[in-house]
Amino acid sequence: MNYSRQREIILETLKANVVHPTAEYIHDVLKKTEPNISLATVYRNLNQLASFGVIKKIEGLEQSVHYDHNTHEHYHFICDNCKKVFDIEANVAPDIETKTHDKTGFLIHGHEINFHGLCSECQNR
Amino acid sequence: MNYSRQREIILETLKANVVHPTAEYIHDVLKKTEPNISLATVYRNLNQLASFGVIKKIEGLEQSVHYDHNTHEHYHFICDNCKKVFDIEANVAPDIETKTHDKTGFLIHGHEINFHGLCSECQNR
DNA sequence: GTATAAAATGATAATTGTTATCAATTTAGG
DNA sequence: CCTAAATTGATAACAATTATCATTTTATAC
Repeated sequence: MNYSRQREIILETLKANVVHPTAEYIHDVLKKTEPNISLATVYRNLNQLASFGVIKKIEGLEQSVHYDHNTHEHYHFICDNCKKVFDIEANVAPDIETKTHDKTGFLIHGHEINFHGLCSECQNR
Repeated sequence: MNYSRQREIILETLKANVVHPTAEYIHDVLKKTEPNISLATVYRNLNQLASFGVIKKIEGLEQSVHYDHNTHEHYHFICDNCKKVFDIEANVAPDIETKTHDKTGFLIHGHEINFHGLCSECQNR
């Protein structure tokens, strides 16, 4: 992977966002300082970074893919109301892969968990 | 929800399939006996059945949505090799919603878990 | 039964998110 | 600096899904 300024600022933008932005969102942010950056470049670099394990894709939330610079194992919570995506770092499902392997015989390479409901802020309304 | 023959055969087809088919797949199957059935009708009815809780959508597996007539809580395993979707009925994550609520304060309405890896058949190759 | 309003259909256009293509530019070494 | 490989921007293409709309079906009231 060669150096590229675009890839650098895409990764920076992803890290600067607490939320888990989509490619479209990152593109919108970057257009302000880098008016010529192409949406294809954003998609390409996010996918490349993900394939190298530098970032992670979060799929299955809405219609579009979100990206996450936090690559250690954690889960996601999406608020039904404000649609924000939150990290869940707590180990709420201990040994889930071992248990699942033992009960099914499947060889498990990974898993993901998505919760939905109301975030703290949206509950207070 | 009024009666419709198309909806009936769509649901039948979904139930007859052990795998968790996509709308496209159901449409392909139905075209053999019902050549005029429209893909839009299939999508419309699957979404309607899902919104009434008769079936469930499985999102986040690949690019397209899969449908499931099994509506009680269970998880999914997708084989990285053959791409088949399997049910996991075992309770591999006890009290996960309560635990997550206690640790985060989020009000949790639901969660889903997807595993991926190699199914038994694909391991033996 | 027939009239009527609501629901559903089929055909297809439109939309959305994403990937492919390709000529031009940039990068990393020799 | 030269060259090959990597990357870019622009845009066409694509795939999955939804919207539109005229026509047909369904449920119900007379």
